[in-house]
Amino acid sequence: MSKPARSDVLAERSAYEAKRMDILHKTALAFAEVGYHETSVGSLAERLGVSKPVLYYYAKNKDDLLFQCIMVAQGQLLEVIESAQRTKMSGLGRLRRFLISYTEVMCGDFGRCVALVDHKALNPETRPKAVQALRTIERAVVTMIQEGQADGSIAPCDPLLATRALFGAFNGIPRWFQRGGILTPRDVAESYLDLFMVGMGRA
Amino acid sequence: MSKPARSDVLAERSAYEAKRMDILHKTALAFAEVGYHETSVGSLAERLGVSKPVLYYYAKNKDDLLFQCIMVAQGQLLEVIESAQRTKMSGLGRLRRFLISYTEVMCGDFGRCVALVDHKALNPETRPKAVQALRTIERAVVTMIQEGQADGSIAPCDPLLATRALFGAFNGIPRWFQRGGILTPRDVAESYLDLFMVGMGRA
DNA sequence: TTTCAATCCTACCAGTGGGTAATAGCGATC
DNA sequence: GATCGCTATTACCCACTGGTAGGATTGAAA
Repeated sequence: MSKPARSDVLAERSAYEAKRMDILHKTALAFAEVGYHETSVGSLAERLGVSKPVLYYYAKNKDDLLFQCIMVAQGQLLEVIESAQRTKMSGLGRLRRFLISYTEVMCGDFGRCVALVDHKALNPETRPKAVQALRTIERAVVTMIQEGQADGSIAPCDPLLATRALFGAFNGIPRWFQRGGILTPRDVAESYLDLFMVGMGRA
Repeated sequence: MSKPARSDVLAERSAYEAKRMDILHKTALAFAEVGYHETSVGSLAERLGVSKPVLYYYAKNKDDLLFQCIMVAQGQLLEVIESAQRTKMSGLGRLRRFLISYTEVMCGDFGRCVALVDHKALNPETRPKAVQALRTIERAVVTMIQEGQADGSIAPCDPLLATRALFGAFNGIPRWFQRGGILTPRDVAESYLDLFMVGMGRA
């Protein structure tokens, strides 16, 4: 977690942090692509071109590797949330804006890691921290919907249920989305939003 | 898979089959609740009150245990599909009817097992069979939507994308749904359907 | 009663995978 | 040049888990 406890943070923190992020990045990719349980620490090290103890130098254990990936993703998501909250738009507008960025994050390597790896893999000790982190994101969306209902841009409905439906649908995207195809994450997000906002029924 | 190769199927098939289903049922529950990788065959046997080799008597290996659970769920889903297809309704009506039953199945023990366990756990040999089985379900929904668009009950949209959005949302339900609460699976499904069909946007 | 098949148990194995001890390079600082 | 702290390596350990061998039990058929 916080290995460097020295005073001159910048010099080595940048090197340490750079390598750490590099490791996490490739780790997230492996976990998302191959699977957490299907990726042994040994094979992961091999994949990264380093030895096994190096991973244990940057992470407490295998769980922690996953946990750190989740934390990186959560950092990205918090930025997205704040960016959406800062904009002066209707609740619906903010929700749209958020979900588009959310999709882009979740189609990235860290996001896919979060979406695709079962959180049950984490230790019963670290798991609460991870789920609470993601719960924060969820709460933000609930309030966005409530604000949208207050300003009339979103129809009356149970905000929590709607949030769960939205996250269910959007979290499913990384399960089939392929980068380099015809559609960008943004395209997918906008199509999904049209479905949710306009509705697909006609009779 | 097919242990009994005898002629008098009925007598022992019923006993064998009954015990097999009992084992599968409790296995699915354990996999869904505890997790596949988090459930060792030993602990599973203990949980069932039998010895380990008994499980290997009814299943080839651990994967096969999961695979058989998936097959049971698929059987239930195929019934639901056919039942929806038989009814004389609009495409939208059939879709509604299907998704409600789908939710009820997916909130059952076998359904939850399918929804919650990552399919990457299966051997690269058995996995294709499982994903193809579920792909069948998906295709049925795609055509339902197309038929709904043809008869005017469903708005024009990309049927495949809409199907994925729907399955994403509905497959997420078992992740938070708790039996014995205020809401029944049907309640949740109908709320979700309202969101999808009517739409939640107002401006 | 003998036999045979089905069912299930105790005891055990081998491989795997997470994790670690001991140590060697190596760059900056004194 | 000696020293110190960070980084990385080799080589190893051992708990656990999936899987199995071989035999006991049981119940029905012959």
